[in-house]
Formats: sequence, structure tokens, C-alpha cells
Amino acid sequence: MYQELQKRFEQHLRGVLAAKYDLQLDSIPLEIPPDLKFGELATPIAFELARKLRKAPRIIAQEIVAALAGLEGFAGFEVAGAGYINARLERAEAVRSTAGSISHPSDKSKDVVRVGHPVHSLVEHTSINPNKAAHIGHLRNAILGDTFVRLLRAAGQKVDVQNYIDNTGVQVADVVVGFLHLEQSGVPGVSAEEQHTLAGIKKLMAYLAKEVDKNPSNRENQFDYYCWYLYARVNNWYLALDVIEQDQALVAKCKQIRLDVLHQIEAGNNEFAEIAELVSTAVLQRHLDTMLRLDIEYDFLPRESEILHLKFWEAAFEKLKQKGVLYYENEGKNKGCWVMTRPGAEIAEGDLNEDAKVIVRSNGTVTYVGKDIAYHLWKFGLLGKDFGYKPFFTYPKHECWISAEQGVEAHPQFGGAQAIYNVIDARQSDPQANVIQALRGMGYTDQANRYTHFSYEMVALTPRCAVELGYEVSEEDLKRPYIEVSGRKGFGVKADDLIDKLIAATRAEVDARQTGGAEAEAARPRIAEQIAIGALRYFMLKFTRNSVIAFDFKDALSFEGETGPYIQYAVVRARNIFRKAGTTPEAELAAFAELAGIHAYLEGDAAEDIWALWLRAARRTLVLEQCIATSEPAHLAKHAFQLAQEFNNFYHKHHILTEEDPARKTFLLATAAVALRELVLALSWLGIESPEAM
RNA sequence: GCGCCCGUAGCUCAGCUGGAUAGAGCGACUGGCUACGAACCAGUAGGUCGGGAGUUCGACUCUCUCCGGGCGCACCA
Repeated sequence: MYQELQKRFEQHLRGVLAAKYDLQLDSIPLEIPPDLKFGELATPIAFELARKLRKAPRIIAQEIVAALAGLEGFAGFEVAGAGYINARLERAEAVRSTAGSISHPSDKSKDVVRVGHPVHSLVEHTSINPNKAAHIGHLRNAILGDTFVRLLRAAGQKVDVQNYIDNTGVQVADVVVGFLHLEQSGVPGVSAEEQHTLAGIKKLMAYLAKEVDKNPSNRENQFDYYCWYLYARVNNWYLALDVIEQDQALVAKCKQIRLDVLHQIEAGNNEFAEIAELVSTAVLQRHLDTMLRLDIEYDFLPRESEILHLKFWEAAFEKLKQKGVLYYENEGKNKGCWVMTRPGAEIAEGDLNEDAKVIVRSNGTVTYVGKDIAYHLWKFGLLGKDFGYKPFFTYPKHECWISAEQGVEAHPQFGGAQAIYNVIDARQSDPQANVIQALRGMGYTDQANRYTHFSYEMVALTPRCAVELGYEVSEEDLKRPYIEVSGRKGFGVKADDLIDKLIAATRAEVDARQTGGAEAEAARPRIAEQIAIGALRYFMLKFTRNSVIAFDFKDALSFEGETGPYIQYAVVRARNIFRKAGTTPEAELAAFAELAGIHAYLEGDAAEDIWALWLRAARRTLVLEQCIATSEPAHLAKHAFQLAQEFNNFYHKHHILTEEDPARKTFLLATAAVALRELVLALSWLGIESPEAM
């Protein structure tokens, strides 16, 4: 609603500027005044025009205001300060329009953001190496990505959600090395030799699965947890720390073992590759389970093994050579390689560019960036090749597909998107820039412009948190503001552990409060879960993307103040009003539509807070559009919190059920209904459920 | 050495394309439950927006520089 009025005002203002001064401006600055006493909409345009028109800003503002008069939806315009133009809305009209605004995003008839024609977007997120359990850093990635998907869909876009699986990389190879060379957990009936074979590993997995069945609350037997520790052990082994310290020959031998395993996995069709496939698929399955706890689902899982075996790179290589993006280096340190110029590099014609990015090594193998270029050509439908597809995992409402060399006949279409978003942490901005540069170099300018590296900073641990968890922390690290999580060292907070902790904490809270009364005991586990997930998702979304999160259990386990549960609690309060009143929001909004003379409730000092609540509720689409334009979900998180805050304030000041004037009571109920509707909608876009009680 | 990010209240963070008296949460201190459930509300204290210069009618926001912190700059992924 607000956005509509904003656009209407802007149009009108443009008309006035054209008629009066013969001016065509490409952008009109609009802002939300800092205080309602300045109106609801403002522009400092007169300051900008002062020089051009050689007049004082205040004079210009007065002239414009005189010409603005009489715009539908607006009560009036005035000049304030040194030359601000403030607009006042027709409050009753605005409130009516907001009350009648859609309640479901699938209804595209009215208030949904529509920027140009509907875009087909592809969002890649999560993309955890399938060799260990997910940790809090991965949670930030997945929650940001999933939330952004929800925002794009709310705006009417068709979105494919992809989770890229690097199942043939060094990280998977490292765990395979661990299985092949390090001692495994003793499984009855598996000999010392057998434990290092495919058969032995299968027995170990079956054994672990049985242990998990016996006691699901002990996550240490989960396969991803097992790999978490094994991966850390392997890295120690490479450093030869737990074998023979300082033995260089042994270290070299370890490195060679690792390289051999990696090459065999990449090549495929051998026992090592089979082990890698088994291990990575099992860990991937665990990642999907973990993410599902947070209500995060995927449409497609493209794997590196298929990018290799289906020769995506070979196809891309030809195109890159044709377009001259890659060139063969004849001298210098990159002699014998195919390289590309880095973005922003300025190299004089004929000069040797030693800083160029190597895409094909002198031994003929392709680097990570090369494979990524091929994959991104596919994303935009520019490669001329496609994956095979197999169903992999069935969610309650849809199927998740995985890449395959030979897929099934019938499958959905993936790839060929118009816009892509890659949720990848800020440390990878260089390789991402290289891929964009390659697309641009090939002449795919539109695609390069619609390629968004949705970057975010890491989640680190506060030193206090690290100590709490029992890690050894050096003197030096203790002085730092935060310590980086490291999968290699097994240093970090595992996602499932954190979620378990959160659920336990919310469960204790729910029990202590006797949520829902004595008869509602059966609903409490589910409610505790909803609150825990709400707390976690909000925690990851309240920070803007480029701020490092220094993780601490104290903050993450907080349910008060600017948190998810605070917003959920506002929802529950609103619902309780309707429950106690024996009515529904829909019924009250219908009654409200018939109510006359509502302007009386919106004027005067006492009504300012109620009007402010309506006004914020009306800003839904403005916030949505801003989030998409800036790739920043934190704006919506803030919006939801402020809305909850204003509702709580309203709730406290105006006791609805004891209101004696029936017309005013209807008005107050309608206010609560709109706040409730907007809170539930905003939370759903954040991927947070609204519990019935708490 | 080069590139990117950060530095705002005791702590953790917001601050839309430069715009009106710089905001929130936590923590501290006051006060408010026989109430639509206090996971709440009201109030108080607390800031030379890292330092300096510049652009501008106007700078937390843009430019330069310095200081402090983080992360990248492989024929690793």
C-alpha cells in the first residue's frame, strides 16, 4: 500500500516539475520522515533544485507544494525546515486499503512486487563438502539462501534451488584416506584388514546406523559425526603429529597417498571412487536431514562427478578458446598452461601477464575455476549440454533430484535461468569474480550482470565459547575478538548439536510456562521446536551479510529482545485476543470494512501509535523489494521485529476485550488482525513458523 | 606488496540510492502482573559515529590519507 502511494506521489511530482520548471529528473529522492509529525512521506528535492533554479530551497518547496495540491490518497503537502516537502496521507483511506490488502503471497492480483516480467532465478546455497557434519557456518549459508529463495518467490519469481555437491574434491578424498589408512571404530566381526575395504566400511555404516536406531539422541554415532572426527584425525595424520613427529619422509608419503586417492576418485570406476561415492552420498543425506529440521529444501543437487564425467569442461573449453577468453602461455611461470586475464588487470599489448589465472594446468588437468565456468555456462543455458537426472529424496510436497550420468527419462528442467544467486562466503569472492569475468569475456554481458555473488562473512566462535566447548585455545587466540571455525581441525559447533541445545532450552521454557494449559501437553514438543528454529533462523538473519558473527551460546540461546521468539510471541498474543473474543481476524476485518467514521480513531496524539502500526504494516512490499534489490534479508528481519515491537506496545496500551464502544472495539480488533497477518507473513518469508501457543 | 570487508552507547549490532534532534537489543539502574499470559511494557543513565583532510547547501553514508582488526591474493577445492 505504502509503496503504491510512494509511486503515485513520485509520478505526480514529476508532472509538477515538468510543467513548472520543464525538468525531467532520472531519480527523485524519497524518504520516510524521521517522525510522524513531519508526515508520512517526504522529499528533499528542493535542495537539489536550488542551484539549478537559482532560488532558495524553501521558495522552491513552496512553489512545488502549491502545485501539488489535490492528489488522491493524500491529505495535504507542506514545507518544513529549510525546504523539505512533507506529504500527509489520507489516513482513513490508507487504513482501509491496508486492511483489504492480500494475506497470501500467491495472490498476485494486488500488492505483490512485480518488477518487469517474471524472472526465472536460480539460487545456489548450502554446498557443503560431503565429508563431515554441517556446522554453524553452513547454517548461516543455508538460512540466508533459503530465506532469499522465499523472498524471490514472494515477489512472484520462479526459483530453482540448488545445492552443489563437490563429491570428488580433496575434502572427500581426505576422509577416504582416513577410512583406508587410519584405525576405525571396532565393529564386531570386522577384521583389522577388512576395516579398510569397501565391505568393511559398509559394515561400519550399518553398525553405526543400528546404534543410532537404539539411541537417536546420541548423535556421536551419526555417520556425518563419525566423519567429522575422522577428517580431523586425517589432517593430523598428514601433519604426522600422531604418528612420528617431524618425520618429513612420512609427511611426503601421506601427501602422495592423498593425491593418488584424489586422482582415482576423479577418474571413477575403481574401489576408491566407489568408497567416495558411498561416503559422500551418506553424508549428503545427513545434510539434507539437518537442513530439513530448519525447513530448508532443495530442488536439485548437481554433483561435480557428473560435471567431470559428462565432459562439461570439454564443451566449455572449446567455447573459451573460440572467444579468446583463454590463451596458451608460452613463457614465464605459467608456461604450458591455458590462462585467463583476471578482472581489472591492465596488461599492455604483448606484455607477459604472470598474474593471469591458470585454468588448465601444464599437465592438462583443469582447475576449480575452470569447472565452475562450465557449470555456470550450464546454469544460464549456454553450455549446450545437460545433466542426467535421478530422484534422490522425497520431501512431503516435492521431489529433490540429483545429477546422474544416465538419468531417468522423465524429469523436470533445470538450468537455463535468467538470473542466478550464489550464496558463497566472502572468502571466495576472487574465484567468483573470475567466473563472472569469463562470462563477460565471452560476450554474455546480460548474464554477467545478472550473476550475483551473494556473499556473506563467516561465523566464528568467541574465545569464551571455544573454551566452554573444551577446545584448547592459545594465549594469542584468547585476545582476539573471535576465532575462525575450522573443519580440518574439527573446531566448531555442529549444526545438529546447536539445534538440539536450542530445542532443549525452549522445551524447558515451554514446560515451565505450562504452555497452552495442562491439556496441551502433547503439543509442547512441536511448539518448542518451532520456537527453537525461529530463534536460530532469526539469529542468523538479524546480522547484515558482511558482518562477521562471533558466535556465543548466550546470544544464540536468548529468547528475549530482538529475537525470533519475541516476534512469535507477538503473534501468539494477537491470536489469543481473537480466541478469547470468540471471533476471527477475517470476521473482524469484514466487519471493519462496513464501519463508518474510522478517521476519528486515527487523529490526535493518542492515536499516533496506532497509526504508526498501520503504517508499518503497509510497508510490506517496500521492504520486500528493498531486500531483493540489495540481496539483504536482514531488512525484513528488522521490519518484522519493529512490527512486533509496535504491536506489543499497542497491546499494552489498548485493552481490546474490555473496550465498551463496539465500533472502536471493531477498529482495535481490525488493527490486531492486520498486525497478526503481517507478522505471520513476514515470519513465513523468514522461514519461521508462527506457533498457536507459547 | 596488491585487493576486499569491518571500526557507531559498557557489550552485540541497525542506520534505505548523502538529508530533519544518530537508533535497537543486551547489560546497569527505576517502576509496572487478581490483566487479551511479564518470552511483555514504561522510564533513567550511556556516543568527539577510529583519527585527520576534502567534495557538498548538507557527510555515519562519497573521495583521499593515516591508525587498528579480519579475510583473500596457487598449475588446492
